[in-house]
Amino acid sequence: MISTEQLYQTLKQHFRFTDFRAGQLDALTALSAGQNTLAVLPTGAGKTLIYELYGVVTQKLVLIVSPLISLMQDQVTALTVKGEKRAAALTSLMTYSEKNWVLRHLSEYRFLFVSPEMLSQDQILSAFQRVQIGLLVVDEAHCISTWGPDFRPEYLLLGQIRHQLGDPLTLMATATATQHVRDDIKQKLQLPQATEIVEPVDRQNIFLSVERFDTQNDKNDRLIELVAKLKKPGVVYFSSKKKANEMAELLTAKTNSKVAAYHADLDPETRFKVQQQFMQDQLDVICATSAFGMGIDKNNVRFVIHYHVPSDVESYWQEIGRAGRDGEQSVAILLYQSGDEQIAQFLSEATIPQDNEIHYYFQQNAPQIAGDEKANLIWFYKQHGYREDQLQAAFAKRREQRLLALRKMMGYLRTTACKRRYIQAYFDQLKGDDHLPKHCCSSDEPQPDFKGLGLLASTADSAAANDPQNSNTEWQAILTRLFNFAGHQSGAL
DNA sequence: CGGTCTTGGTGTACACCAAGACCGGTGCGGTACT
Repeated sequence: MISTEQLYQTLKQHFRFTDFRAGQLDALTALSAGQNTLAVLPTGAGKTLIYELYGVVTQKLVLIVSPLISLMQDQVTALTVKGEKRAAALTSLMTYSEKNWVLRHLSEYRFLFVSPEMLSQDQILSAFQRVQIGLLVVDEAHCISTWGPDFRPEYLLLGQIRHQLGDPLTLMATATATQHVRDDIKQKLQLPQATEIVEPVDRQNIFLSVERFDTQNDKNDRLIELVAKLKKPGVVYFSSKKKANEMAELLTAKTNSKVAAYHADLDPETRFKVQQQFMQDQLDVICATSAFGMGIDKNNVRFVIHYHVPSDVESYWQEIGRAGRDGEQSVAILLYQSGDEQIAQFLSEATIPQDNEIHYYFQQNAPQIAGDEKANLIWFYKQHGYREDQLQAAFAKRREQRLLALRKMMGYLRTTACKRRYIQAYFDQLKGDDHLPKHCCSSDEPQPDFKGLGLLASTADSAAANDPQNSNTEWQAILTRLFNFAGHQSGAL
């Protein structure tokens, strides 16, 4: 049992903060009392501090299950910068000998990051079984629910793995989860009694807007107009890599903004570079697919525009939640053309196998058919004791749930009542009218006053002027040379 | 699903149109290939 004084003392001495953010102390208090905890906290440094502080206070090994290698690397770097040398990520990017070295010295580490796939491997798991784990963290825990069933099934093994690790104290952390998703996470991790710490999800500083279009051309024109006039930086989300590329090109041609595309087809180097440039305000706008987001902690994003309809409200909320982290007025605009929901429907059903596919692959005894995701998925379930009819029933249910989720998303588009209240209700956090911001959503203000909201780009703020590639580096150099030659001081600029 | 592109047949020599194919996101790890 750790006292509240001890927690505050470490917060001050080690982290140099005077106070906890909402939910952090509650989560730490629950963990200190030995309670497994599900923490739903708004994004930011909030969640990492919880397990970091727990590791520092208890001096025990913290094992963090994380969905992305890039996320693990970011965290390890952040810890290393803070002087914590006993942090590492165990990933496929390591050589065989590096991996072995870490596995043989597990007890010397304080923070270890690992993917569910890595942790599912026998040698890795048995290595962890030989050490005592002070805290098991499932970071981005909603992935259990959203990715587990049909995309990254190893997420479904975490409950069993947790038992095999000796039922260590567990923290499940995520930024967005409905009661349904929270129940699902707890059920799949076999921790139905876990303490829930849930902070409100509403973001009052984000104006919510939906616009409808009859043709794609009209939508494109509006996107160009919005990107040209809105205060940057901003993100535009697409459901297609091709469209993200196309529009990045079009926006570059038609606006003064610096725009780049971001999706899974980029080579890792470019992908990293684009992200870095955006983080450092060298890019104004990112045209992204859902690949862009997790682990992005940029506080001055002014707009998030959706060119396509996301397949559920959670995804939408998570994506627009990347706007206005600094608390300043921001805007989320969904550009809808009737029929767009079919892409969403296709995508949310695409990874769910049909009965005939399940039947077909169940006859096969070949484990890995290269590149055939569905074959691998069904093989995974078969290996873990599912019968054909059970699997068909499970996927039928899944399909039904995905369809319902899309219907709720469409409800957000269609509602002529307050969009914010629709979201609040969706997350079971409905509040009174007095809790709505003055400028709330397009149901009240179909033509939002972007100027009044302070969201118009001024000339000085505009992309080209802010672009270090052009003005600060290239132009600055040219002007400096000219003025030096003319005998002026650079101050004259 | 539905828009867009490709293919193939028609009837008559280069264009036209209908039927059919294709597209549409997220990542881990390790193994089998070039």
